[in-house]
Amino acid sequence: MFTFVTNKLRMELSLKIKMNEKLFLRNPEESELGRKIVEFSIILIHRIGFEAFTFKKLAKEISATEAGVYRYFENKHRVLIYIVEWYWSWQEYRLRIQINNIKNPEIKLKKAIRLISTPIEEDISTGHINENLLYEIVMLEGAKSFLTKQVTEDNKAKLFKPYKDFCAYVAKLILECNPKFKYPHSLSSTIVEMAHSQNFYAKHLPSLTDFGNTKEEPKVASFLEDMVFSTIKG
Amino acid sequence: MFTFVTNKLRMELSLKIKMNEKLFLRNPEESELGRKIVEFSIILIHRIGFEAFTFKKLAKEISATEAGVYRYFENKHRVLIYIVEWYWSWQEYRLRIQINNIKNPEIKLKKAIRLISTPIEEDISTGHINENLLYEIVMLEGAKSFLTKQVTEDNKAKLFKPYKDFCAYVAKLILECNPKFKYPHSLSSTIVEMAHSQNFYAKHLPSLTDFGNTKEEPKVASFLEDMVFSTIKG
DNA sequence: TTTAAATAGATAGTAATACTATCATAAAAA
DNA sequence: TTTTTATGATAGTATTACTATCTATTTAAA
Repeated sequence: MFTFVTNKLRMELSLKIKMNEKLFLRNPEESELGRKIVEFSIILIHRIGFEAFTFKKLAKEISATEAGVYRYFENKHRVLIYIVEWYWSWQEYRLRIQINNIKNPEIKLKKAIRLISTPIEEDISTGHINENLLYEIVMLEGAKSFLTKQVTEDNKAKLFKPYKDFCAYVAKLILECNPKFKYPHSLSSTIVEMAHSQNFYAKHLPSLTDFGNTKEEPKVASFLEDMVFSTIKG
Repeated sequence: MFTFVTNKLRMELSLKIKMNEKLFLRNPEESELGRKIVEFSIILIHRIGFEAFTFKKLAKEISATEAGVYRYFENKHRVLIYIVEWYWSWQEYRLRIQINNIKNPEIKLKKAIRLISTPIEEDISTGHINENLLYEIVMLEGAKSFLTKQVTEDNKAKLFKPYKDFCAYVAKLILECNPKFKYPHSLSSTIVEMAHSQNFYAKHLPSLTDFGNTKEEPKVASFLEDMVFSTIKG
């Protein structure tokens, strides 16, 4: 699922995430053009939004041809699923590292909540993928990957596996805290979705939240923590 | 905000909801063509999904011209906001009726949760609008009304007022139950969003929930109730 | 009652989108 | 060295997302 690749020139370790092959026509990780398509899809979707994003604009951005992009991805919706699901694989990987060696299930769950509800501010960049931009894309466009008429079909093709795996992992952490809790999966998907939604609201529809824009005010993580631990304790 | 109109022929009372004038170019409530546009937008979006929905297809469906539809709405995104916000006005109206005369704040909040998390099964139809289809549209397409790059602009034009008012009303009910609760708005938007999302997951991505498809199994409402009352009690 | 205004239909047209197809060339693998 | 594979270059099509114009009809005002 996760592999490490050493960059020969700079001797950095870079993370390689194996993506579902049904997501693409040609694996974008295996060529310069493919990597550029992913890299600049993220930049361009972040800049102009998914609706305005087209393969023609992307091709122009990377000095390639539209036909060239179509050789990698069937359509822009597949690109969206690709990058969003990459994000969830990456987050699961980060989470597993963070809670490695921790025994206390409550601390583990808290770390999980912090991880997904804290917008990425430091300049992280795994290879060609900019995770800072990716966080904002998941916030604004993430839900569009499954809110479609083809959701059942896409789900059968296992396109959402990383997202569902992430939620299942959090559900497991919830059950570790209280094995008798009745709704681990629903609570898990609630916090995973709300981590991003509440940050989106805070930024764009602040009256839907209790968070100000200043750094001192209560954070999404605190709200979700309170909610989760009250709920699982009953 | 809400007015009643008597249909002269059938002597039924039908609800008229006053919509923000910035949402349309010509008020669709004031003409036969306008009402047909709204009625069949709901039917068509429900049938083929918002992405595939076009004004040309809509015009064909109602034997009108594409140009005719453009005289009412700037674009299909405005139509989506129109019907989704109509839904929230309608739900606030239903909620106010349902909890009218009830004193106990917890019962009021429970009624609110039931209202939004129970898919509409009975054959309700206010005038030309089919609320059963509308519930499903809000579930699948609702979030797309604000998950755009223009969210700030649209919000300034008060296009999302009914949605925000509904959430504010639920937040008030939460505060009535516990005036000291720290996150009434975030909890409110969480349950309002999750009421629809969890029903969507149950239908299309069941592993994200703990609900089966059978009628006997636990319901979204029960999960949200447990979560809300645990949370506000701390 | 005449006149003017508003509404809708019919039709045409345009730029952009979302693709598919073909051919040539360069680079990499057999 | 031959063959495969990847990319570029170019063209073309149906659909989308509009805008514009002209006419017929209905409604409201003078």
